[in-house]
Amino acid sequence: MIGSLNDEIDIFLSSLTGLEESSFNQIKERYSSTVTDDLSKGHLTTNVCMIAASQLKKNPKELADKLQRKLIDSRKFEKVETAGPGFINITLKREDFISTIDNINLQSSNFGSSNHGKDQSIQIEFVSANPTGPLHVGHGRGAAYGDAIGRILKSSGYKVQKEYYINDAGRQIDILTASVFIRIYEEGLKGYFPKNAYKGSYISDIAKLFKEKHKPGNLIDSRILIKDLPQDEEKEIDELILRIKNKENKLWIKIKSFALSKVLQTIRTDLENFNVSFDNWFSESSLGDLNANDSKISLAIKSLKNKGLAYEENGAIWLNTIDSGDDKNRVLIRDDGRATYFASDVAYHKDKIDRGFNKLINVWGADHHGYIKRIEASIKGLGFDKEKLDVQLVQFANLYKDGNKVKMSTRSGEFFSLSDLINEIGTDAARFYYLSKQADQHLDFDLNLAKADSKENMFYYIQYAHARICSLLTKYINENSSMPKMATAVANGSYKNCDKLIHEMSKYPNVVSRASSSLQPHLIIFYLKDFAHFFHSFYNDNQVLTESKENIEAIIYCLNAAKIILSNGLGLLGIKPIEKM
RNA sequence: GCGCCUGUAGCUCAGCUGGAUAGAGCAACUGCCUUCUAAGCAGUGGGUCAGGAGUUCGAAUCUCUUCAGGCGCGCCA
Repeated sequence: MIGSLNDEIDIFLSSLTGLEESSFNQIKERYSSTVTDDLSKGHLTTNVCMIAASQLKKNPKELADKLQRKLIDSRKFEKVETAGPGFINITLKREDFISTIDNINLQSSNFGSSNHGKDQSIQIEFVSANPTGPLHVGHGRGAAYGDAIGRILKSSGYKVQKEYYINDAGRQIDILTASVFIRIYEEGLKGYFPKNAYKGSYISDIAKLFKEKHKPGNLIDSRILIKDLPQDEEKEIDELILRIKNKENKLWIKIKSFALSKVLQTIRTDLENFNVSFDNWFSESSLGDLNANDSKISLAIKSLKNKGLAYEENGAIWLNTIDSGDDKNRVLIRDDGRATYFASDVAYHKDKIDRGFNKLINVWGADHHGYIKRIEASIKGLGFDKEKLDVQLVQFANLYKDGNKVKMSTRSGEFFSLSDLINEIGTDAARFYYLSKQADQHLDFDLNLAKADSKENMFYYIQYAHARICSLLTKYINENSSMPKMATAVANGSYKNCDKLIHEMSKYPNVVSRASSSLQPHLIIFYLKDFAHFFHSFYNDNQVLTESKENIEAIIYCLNAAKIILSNGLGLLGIKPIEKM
């Protein structure tokens, strides 16, 4: 119905004298017709007169009066009123007003989806946690967010690919391998354990599995490996890694791939349990080696060199990122010939762009924001539009249990893992709380609240509405064997108690489209909370099943639509609606 | 020092490309279960939207500035 209103408005605009085409287009661009906040303002409202007035330097109220007359003459609406500083409020004809519930019931699980992103492909890269241990609570937020915007964009018609970037080529993996190595040989090494190695119990588990499967023999000389290691904890572990690689190279490679696959398996399982799926897992190591001339990483750097953006200084290769707004240039290849993490990332982003996506979304932890400029610079340097890349920052979540902050650190092994969280409150409640606040804001995740039985707990408040509807529908079906096909009593206006609910439902498509264009799933959560409130209020005021047969039929038809709204909204967040509680 | 983010009720937060009297939950106080799920509903009180200036018919929203808080600034990943 908004489309039909806008058509009338456009006709009105083009009938205005003294309106140039450029300002006509500007007005068209800027004005908006929306569903009103509440029924006291009618069903639809438009601010076009205020927008047009500022362009034309005319009185908005006079314009509104003119438009009002036009709209009344069109006979398309029940009532047209001017209000406030120049709003036009529209009351729809009854049949148009209730068309919303017909649409919802008809489109069912497709209601709210659109083809806004038709023929556009978006790639979302998220989580991408280093494969050095299980996912912790901090990763959960990025996982929930990336997955949710994936679902939302998909429902808006975009072709979406979700990707996990596996950092399997850096020093962190060496430390992981060394940690497992030490655990395998801990007896021979008399309990020695480097200060900077991973201490989590999963390391010992992996070591144990390795021993069972590969039955490794004794080391050639275990003591020499740990003799006179440097005191400094960073140097100690680096030296240890070097020694193991030299002395036990075959074993090293074997343990490395074993540990990596075990950790990745854990991560995949955690994500699966969290209802997060990826379409593609991309390994950093697949970018190849700097020594190979045709590897992706070599080619990317060569391309930057050819463009004169990468240069040599002090024995290292640098990328000029200052010209793109960074505060200093960055090293791609160290003076000892090893590539930096940044170099891999440049090659990785080149690869992603080469794959032909219209847009790339990176979901990063907020601590990486200093990194955005240089990655944009590299994209620009490679000859791509930096607008193609959209970095969404996700702030860390602090976890509170019984009023105390829960500490997190992968290194020390003292952390609350994502799977702990899932065990504690369940996948759906966890996803819900992660998404309940704008992603780039700090989130205090209160475990006690997430389990609470009160309205403060939005998750159950919304689910409760769904469960209550399901219960009513079940009762209805048991007595009538089939669902009603229309809402006659609501349509002819003899029963109006559902009107608020219907009006609220008509806002849903707009909410989804806003969530989609702003990449903010929390908008859906807050809408659902408001919607649940409208339902609970209705439920308290109306003893549904004691109404007349005709009214019951109409109400059930409306409530089925309400159920679809709740279920679709939760679905976009990757949450299953609860049928009974 | 530079960069990014934030400041809305006692607390936790919503607030749409600027729009109509600034919203919700919690906490406080009042009511509502012999009837479909009380994890619910209805009501009362509570605000200089951090301060100041500007743009505008109109500012919590945009711009500038001051103050306060958080984070980031490696040839780490």
